[in-house]
Amino acid sequence: MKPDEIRRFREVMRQMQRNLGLLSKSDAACCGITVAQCHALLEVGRSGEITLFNLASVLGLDTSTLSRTIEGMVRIGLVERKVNPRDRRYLSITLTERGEQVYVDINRTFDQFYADIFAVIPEDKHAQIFESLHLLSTAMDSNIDPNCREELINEQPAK
Amino acid sequence: MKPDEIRRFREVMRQMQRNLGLLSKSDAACCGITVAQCHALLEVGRSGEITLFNLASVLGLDTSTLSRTIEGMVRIGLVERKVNPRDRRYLSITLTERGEQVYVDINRTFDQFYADIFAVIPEDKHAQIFESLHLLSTAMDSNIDPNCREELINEQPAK
DNA sequence: CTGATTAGTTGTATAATACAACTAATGTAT
DNA sequence: ATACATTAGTTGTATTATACAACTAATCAG
Repeated sequence: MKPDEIRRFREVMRQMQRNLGLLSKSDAACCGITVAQCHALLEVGRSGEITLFNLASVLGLDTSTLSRTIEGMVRIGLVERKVNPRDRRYLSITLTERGEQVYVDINRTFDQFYADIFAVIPEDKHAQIFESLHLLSTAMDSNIDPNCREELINEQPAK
Repeated sequence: MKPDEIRRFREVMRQMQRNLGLLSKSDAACCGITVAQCHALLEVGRSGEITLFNLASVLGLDTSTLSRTIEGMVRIGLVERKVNPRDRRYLSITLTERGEQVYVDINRTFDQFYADIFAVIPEDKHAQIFESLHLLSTAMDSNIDPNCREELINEQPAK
């Protein structure tokens, strides 16, 4: 791996990250919900039923953040939130009928997005791309750990 | 591309997007700056000199957002902001010495991150991954509303 | 010269987020 | 079984990131 290859690769990843952000944003906007709600919705839909704590874990967010996101979704009628009678600490979060509708809709849009993308890529590359992303994603998962060196900047006297 | 393949692919992309977000965050935190500052810093460093307007275009952000981000960076001594005497509407944004230091440092960290990732991937897959990501990124670019990109950038020496 | 365009700033609003302090429920150990 | 610990979730508070609209100042075009 040569340095300039890494740089080019970083550039591609950065661009892709930006594109993925735009995708979420426009998809959510299309359905009249926020990006955070969109992500939560997809996860609740996928699980069928999930606790707030688990949802926060899956999304990598604090429970306080999720609590408020879900509050908003309850208010606009996307999900239902009820206490689990077996252990009254847990919430059971599920999609309402309307939530289900939006879920299906967003899923369709995302699927279409990727279908469109692969439509403009030669078919004989598809398997390779699939494998590559899988390798990359797996490698990343095992490499993410925030070990900091806290030296560089703290507070610079404003000139 | 079969529906369930697309779903799995989406899942991988989502995970990667999350990992990339974490990466930016921990890198920025390590250097005592915010994520927005980190991205701006990388872009200013890459260009050497850039106007606020062009920087906003490259990053896909509103100039008001960038104006405040740069304000913060000036305050902590990362960049310098001076009026272009040839056209006094333009700012010329450049790295300070300290900004240069942090720029080099962040670049090193990002490079290392990707080097580490590729280190755990069989070498004979590297070229394939490069090609795949390139294909994917290009396909995405042409599928995303090409609202804010290259055509707005007129005058900067690179690197 | 006047009106239009352009770069940047400021006012305001909102989304997304974390951390800390809290409540309520449940588990555990003496 | 009582007291302490742990867990799920909420609320208070603060910060970051962001956009849009209204504005100023500079420059361009007719």
